[in-house]
Amino acid sequence: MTMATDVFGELAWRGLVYESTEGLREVLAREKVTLYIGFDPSAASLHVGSLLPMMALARMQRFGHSPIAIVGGGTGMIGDPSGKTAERQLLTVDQIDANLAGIRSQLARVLDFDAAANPARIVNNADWLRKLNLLDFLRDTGKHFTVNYMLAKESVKRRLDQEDGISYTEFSYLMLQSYDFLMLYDQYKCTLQMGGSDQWGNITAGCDLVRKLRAGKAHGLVMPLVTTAAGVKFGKTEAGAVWLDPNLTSPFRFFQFWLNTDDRDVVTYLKYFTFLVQDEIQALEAEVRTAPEKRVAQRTLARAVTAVVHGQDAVDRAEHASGLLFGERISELDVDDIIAVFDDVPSTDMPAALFVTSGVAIADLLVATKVAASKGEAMRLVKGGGVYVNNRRVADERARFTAADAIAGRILVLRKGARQYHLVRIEQ
RNA sequence: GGGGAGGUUGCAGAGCGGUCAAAUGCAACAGACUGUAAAUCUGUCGGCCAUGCGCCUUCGGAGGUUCGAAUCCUCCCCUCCCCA
Repeated sequence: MTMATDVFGELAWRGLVYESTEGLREVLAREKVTLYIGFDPSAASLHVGSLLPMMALARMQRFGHSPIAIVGGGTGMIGDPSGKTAERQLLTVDQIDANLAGIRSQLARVLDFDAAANPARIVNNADWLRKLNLLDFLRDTGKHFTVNYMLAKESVKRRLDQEDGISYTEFSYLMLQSYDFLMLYDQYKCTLQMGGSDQWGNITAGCDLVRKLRAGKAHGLVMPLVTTAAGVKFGKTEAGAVWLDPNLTSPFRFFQFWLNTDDRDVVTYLKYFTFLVQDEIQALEAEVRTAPEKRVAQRTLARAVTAVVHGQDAVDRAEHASGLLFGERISELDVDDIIAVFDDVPSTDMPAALFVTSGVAIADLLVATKVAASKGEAMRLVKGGGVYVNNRRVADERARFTAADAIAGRILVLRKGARQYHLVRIEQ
C-alpha cells in the first residue's frame, strides 16, 4: 500500500491531522466536499509557512474534493489575534488589494482551477464583509456569540492577561471568520474548514454558527504548527523570511533553504511539503539513517518543493549553481557562466573608476554591497576570517581590490561565511 | 482621584556619581569541527578614524547640579500594580 485510500488517512500518516471534528473521516470517505482555508493578506507574498495549507488544499483536490482558498481581504483589515502577542498594524484597503493579486498567483501554482468536477476557487471575503451592515450583523450573527465564549478563547485570554490588552477590533475577528464559513456554506456548500492549529477556536466557532443558523453540519480540521528540531522558527534564515515570490527570495536561496534542512526534520517536511508517497518517503527515511552525509532526502525535498513553487527550470538552475558554488573554483569559470549562476544572487554595480590604481578597500566593498552594516563590522568579519573574494579568504582586513583582481576584469564574487554570496559587477 | 513600582544597547535583565559603550543570559554574525546537517567549542556583537588604550553618539524626553551622570535634582511623556 503506497497511498492511503482516503484523504483523511492520507493526511493522518503525513502527520497533518492535529485535531478534527467528530465524524469528519466518515464524511470525507463518503462524499466529495467543498472545503476552505484562509490565507493572510498582510504581505504581497506568501512565505514557506503558507506552503503547508497550500499543499493541503492541493491534496484535497487530488482526492476529488473542491478546495477554496479564501484570501482575507475583509478579515485582513481586522487582524487575527491568534498567535499574536501584540495588536496588529492595520492595512489600508489598497495595500490589501495589491497583496491579494500576488497571493492569488502563488496559490495558482498548486491548485487546478480548470478541473471539470472539482475546480479550485479563490475568493475574497471582502466581497461580503465590506458591505456588511453593522446592525444586521449584530442582530443576525452577533446574537449567536456569547462574550463568555469569546473571552474563553485562548488567543483572547492570553491578550487579556497582557498589559496592552486587545482591541475590540481584533476581539471581533472570531465572529467575522465564522461569518465567512457561513457565507461559503451558503454559496458553495462548503462544509469543511482547515487551518493551522492556532485556528481551532476560530474554526469550531464557525461550525457552531453554521449549525445554529442553517442547521447544517460543518467540520473542521487543523494541522500542526511546523517546528524545527533546533528550536528556531520555521521559515527563517539569516536573510529573514523565506518567501514564495522569486523577487523576495530567489529560487536559488529557496532551494538552498530546503537543502539545508536538519536531518531530524527532513522526513517530516517530506510528508508535509511534497506529494511523495509513503514508500518513497520511507526509502528516504532509511537513507537518512544509513547515509546521512549524502543528504539524499534533503536534496529530494529541495527539488520537489522548488519545482512546485518555481518550476523545474528553477530547480535545474539552482542545482547547477549549487554545484559550481560548492564545488569548483570560481575564478576558473567563464564570466557569462558566473553571471548566469549568480542571476539569483544579490548584486551591486560599481563604477570602474573606483577600481583603478589603489582600488577599493575590502571594508568599503562590504559596506557598499550591504554585506556588512558598517565598516567596523566589515573589519571584524575579515579579521575573523569570514570574508571571501572569488572564493578566496581575505586574510588582510586592509586588502584593496582593483580590476586586476576581478574575474575577466568585471566580476568580484563576495562571500560572507559559508554561503552568503554577493556579486559586484564593475561597470564597463 | 489617592498610593506604589518602573522606562538601560534586538529581547530579557544588571548597573545606581568616575575604573560604563555599559555585567550576564538569549538571539544574531563569523571561525574550528563536519555532511552546504546537528551538537560542541572559540571569537565578535553602537559608530568613525585608525590601531591610539583616540574620537563621536547612546541608558524614555527636556533642562539642571557637578571637574565628571545611565547613576543626583526639577519638569514632562509613557507603562504596570494596589486602593477608591
